Amino acid sequence: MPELPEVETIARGVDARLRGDRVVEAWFSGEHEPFKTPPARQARGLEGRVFLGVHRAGKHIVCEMGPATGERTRAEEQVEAQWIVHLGMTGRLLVTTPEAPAEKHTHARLTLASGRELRFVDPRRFGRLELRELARGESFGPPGDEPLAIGTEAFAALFRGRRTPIKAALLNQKLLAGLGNIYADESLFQAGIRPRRVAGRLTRAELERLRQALKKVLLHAIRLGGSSVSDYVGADGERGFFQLEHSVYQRTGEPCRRCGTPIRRITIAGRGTHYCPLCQQ
DNA sequence: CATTTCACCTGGTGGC
DNA sequence: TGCCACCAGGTGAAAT
Repeated sequence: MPELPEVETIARGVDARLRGDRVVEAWFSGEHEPFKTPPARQARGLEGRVFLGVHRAGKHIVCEMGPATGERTRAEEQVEAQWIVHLGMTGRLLVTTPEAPAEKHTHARLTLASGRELRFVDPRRFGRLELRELARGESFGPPGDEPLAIGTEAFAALFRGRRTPIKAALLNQKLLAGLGNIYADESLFQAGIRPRRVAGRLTRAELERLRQALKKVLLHAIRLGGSSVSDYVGADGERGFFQLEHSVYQRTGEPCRRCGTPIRRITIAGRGTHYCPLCQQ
């Protein structure tokens, strides 16, 4: 399940591989629609353009596209469009040779000037592909704040007056961008906060503990993933990634690593939620 | 508006 | 071995 650390790792991997490469031809499958922009328009917009840089914004992989030929002015002024990839649950980006057999559920193939291909594979089709043409100097980003960048005051302000469980609030991408089910559960454990607690009722100390826990857990996961990037840029990052170190996620009934109490599983906002009833009050 | 629920998808799992 | 109900969860639309 690609969340912030996985998407960060994948975006870095794509950037390292594709920066400077040019799209010669773009192919999109017509079946169903994992597209926010019509396939024909995406293909037209991508062909001939160069990957100027790739970065992560929330759970989105943002590819900055620019002209193949052009004056070498400042890079940001060359950005003409953003190709935005959301991996959903099962999306993967693969850098392959053109000869490599196409996997089932391949929805996009970009032929590159370097002779390679960038492929988007997504069995469940929760992923989304979008092309945004930009006015000069314009830039788009998803609405939520970045958990790794937000400060104490702004973080506390996000939850003020909220009557939803803190777990649900953490999953709300309009508040914080990039958190999913795994890291929400892990961070709440790390901070010692019960997932059902009403977000607006958390104390300042608890909120700060949560903010720090988020940073710690996310940075740790990025460190693990960042060291194992390969040509196969997968939804899970590389195998293992972070799952070996989960404290509560999908450990229902198993002993808490801190106190031994069996981990409990409940449902919040329709999502499986795991916590330690003793460590998290 | 804030909040909750549900549909969208396929592959993997476990029961029989 | 096969069949099938069920679960996983990111997101956005619909319902409350």
